[in-house]
Amino acid sequence: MRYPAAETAAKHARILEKASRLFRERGFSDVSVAEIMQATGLTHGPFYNHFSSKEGLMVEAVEHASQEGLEALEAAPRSEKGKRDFVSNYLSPEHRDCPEDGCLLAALASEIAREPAVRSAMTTHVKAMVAKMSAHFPWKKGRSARGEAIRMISCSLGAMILARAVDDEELWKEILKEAARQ
Amino acid sequence: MRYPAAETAAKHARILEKASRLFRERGFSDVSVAEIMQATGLTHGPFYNHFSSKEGLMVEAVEHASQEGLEALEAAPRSEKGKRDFVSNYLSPEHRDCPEDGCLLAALASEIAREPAVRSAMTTHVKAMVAKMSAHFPWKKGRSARGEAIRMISCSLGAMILARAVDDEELWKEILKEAARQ
DNA sequence: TGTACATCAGTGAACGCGCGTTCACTGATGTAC
DNA sequence: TGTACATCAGTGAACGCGCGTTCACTGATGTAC
Repeated sequence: MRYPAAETAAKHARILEKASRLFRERGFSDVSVAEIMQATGLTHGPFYNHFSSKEGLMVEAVEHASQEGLEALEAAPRSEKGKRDFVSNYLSPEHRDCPEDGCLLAALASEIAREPAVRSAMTTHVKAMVAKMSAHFPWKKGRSARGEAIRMISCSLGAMILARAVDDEELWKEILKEAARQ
Repeated sequence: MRYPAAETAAKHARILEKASRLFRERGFSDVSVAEIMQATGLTHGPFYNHFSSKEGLMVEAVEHASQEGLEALEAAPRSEKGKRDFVSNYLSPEHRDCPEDGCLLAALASEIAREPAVRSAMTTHVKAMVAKMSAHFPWKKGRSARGEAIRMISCSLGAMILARAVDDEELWKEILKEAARQ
């Protein structure tokens, strides 16, 4: 049956929202199109009214999560304390335990690298993130702001992935704490 | 037909070797049991003579790669230069482009975190790696060696994952270079 | 040493299953007159 | 404003496919006598 035009756009956004969370929680390949559609309250058929393929959805989900990530950065105070809080929020136990609400790259790292279309969207995101972060926060004089931002992102991302790859609470808390110390 | 006893152990090792490389190259879920067995020159049937399940193979593959990684660390000179070379070897363009020969965690990060049995094997590996690395290389006085080792591992791991998530050569070379500078 | 038989790794067809994707059909909404 | 019809998002059965896993069978090797 035909639906009001406004609902279609809202549904598209809801599919993206649910997909983006499910993908981060369980990975691209372990979440089926049918499951995503069911989570938005539909059957799997009309998926192809919204997206050309599962890969197409993956790309849009990356762009969606990218937008969220950049907005979170914009919202952080442009100060030394703002920077420290941004990092320690990223390296929090809550972020470790809830990948579905957090950093897409930390949650889907290895799968992103293998899917060319997704990797292309991620490239755009990383470029934006490095550029915005190096302009947003204050950095030590004498070193390039880009270099400092890249090191901060690498260290935080690596620590989160390491912390999630480990099931010993004492160890993962140590990892998050030491990485935040930098 | 029955085969000489020595061949059985050799085949087990060869399956592990091939699986470990294929998993790093394309991920746990994108590599089938049949494909692994074909790569070792067998049909998929006898897989279950060697392993109880695909998950069992994944665990053994992690342990196999762990051993390799720890041996590489042991082989590094116990000096400041040895440490720098170890890191810059990890952060080399060759390592970025050949995940199948390299760090298992960088290649399979997100999938490892989601498979409890695999994560348990990885926990053992990370504990060993942190302990050996903090004892192996010289570290700045006044800071805990464990903390320094954890930061070095996090930063290198994060940079490699970031570099692989990006398809722009200039950008990923910048990421590897800046991460090595720390 | 020679023979008869048990062993068991390898073979390859088959299993049930869930996947991404397609498609004929439905029927409330929007539009033309 | 009222009526007739075209639109198109949603439905749900169906498709081909590849997966992990099982299993009856094969036959060279190892072993008992």
